[in-house]
Amino acid sequence: MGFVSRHAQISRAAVLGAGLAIADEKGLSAVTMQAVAGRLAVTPMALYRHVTNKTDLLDGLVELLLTEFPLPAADLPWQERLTRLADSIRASANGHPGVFPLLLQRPANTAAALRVRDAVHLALTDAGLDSEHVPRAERLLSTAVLGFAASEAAGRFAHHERAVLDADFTCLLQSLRLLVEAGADR
Amino acid sequence: MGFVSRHAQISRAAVLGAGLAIADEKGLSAVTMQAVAGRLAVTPMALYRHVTNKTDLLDGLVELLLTEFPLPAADLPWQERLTRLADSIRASANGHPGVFPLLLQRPANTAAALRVRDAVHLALTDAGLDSEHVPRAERLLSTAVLGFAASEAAGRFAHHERAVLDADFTCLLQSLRLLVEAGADR
DNA sequence: ACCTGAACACCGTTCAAGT
DNA sequence: ACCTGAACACCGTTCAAGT
Repeated sequence: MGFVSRHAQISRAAVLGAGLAIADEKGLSAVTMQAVAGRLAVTPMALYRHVTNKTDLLDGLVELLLTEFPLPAADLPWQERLTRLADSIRASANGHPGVFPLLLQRPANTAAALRVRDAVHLALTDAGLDSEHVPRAERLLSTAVLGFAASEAAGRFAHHERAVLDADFTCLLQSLRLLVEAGADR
Repeated sequence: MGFVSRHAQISRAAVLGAGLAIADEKGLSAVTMQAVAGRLAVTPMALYRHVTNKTDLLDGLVELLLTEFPLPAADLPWQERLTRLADSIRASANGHPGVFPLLLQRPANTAAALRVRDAVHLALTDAGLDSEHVPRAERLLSTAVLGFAASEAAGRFAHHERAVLDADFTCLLQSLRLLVEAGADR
């Protein structure tokens, strides 16, 4: 780990891995083509073989965040599934505070986003929501969780204690569960 | 409008105004010190007399967005006040999609943010919420509205029709109202 | 096919100098 | 007090060239 082979072996995964490591260590602004290349012991121009440009690189980092956690087992109760998913997303945000805020600025229909979305759709269906109401519920629920996680990661609540934010998040999840149950009864 | 006086008259307000105009016209990435200076018919270095650096300039733009709309009259019913506030914030997001997403990445305790926060606090108090529950409710409520508005502004839902997003927002506000009322009954 | 070297048009920011 | 000119250390990206 951190060791770089002599005759640089490069790949898209290696480029994204280096980019994520730099973002985690020094923040998003430190993720430059030159810094990523340097960490791979390669010239900046070498990156363009594996990434079409810097935006593509950042898109790749966001996709990485959305795929690093496992989806909850489908045989768990739906409440449990949604809670674990939300916890995973928050953990991902706090683990990668430099990159996570980008999530709110990209289309919600990328491959990695669909993976999560489908899991939420399934949980909401199992909760008893009409299929016509599921997509909207998923959008609002995901946006609430993402908005909180991104705010926390970006330091919007940096002036609050960690315990306060933990309680905030618990309260958020409980409220969302209540709303889903209310929607299912209708 | 757009006319620039001969012997450049510069001020912080002028700098922020030029920055916001550029962001609205060409996106956040077009907001460079050189572009802002150019619009004011001035050298880039002249800006540093009115803004400590680029971060300070961007902070100023965010503050601008949060102060451009009026707070709802205090004699309106609390539901009406929260709805109008949310509508104003969403309008600000859609009017300044380049800058708005930055809002989620800055501390929530700036002067302009406090102005809005206090209005929400008052509305929640008038709704009958215990004073000890008001701050958390404000945080979650604001984060939900900001998260939705930022997502929409950044194009996260760009693949959905406008009417769908309007209905999403209506649904979000109704859900939040229900939660506040449930919290007040407890 | 993959990487390099040299180059280009930009960035934000400094410093000393003008008025 | 406020603005300018020149300069610096960086950016992302191109193109032709090497292997």
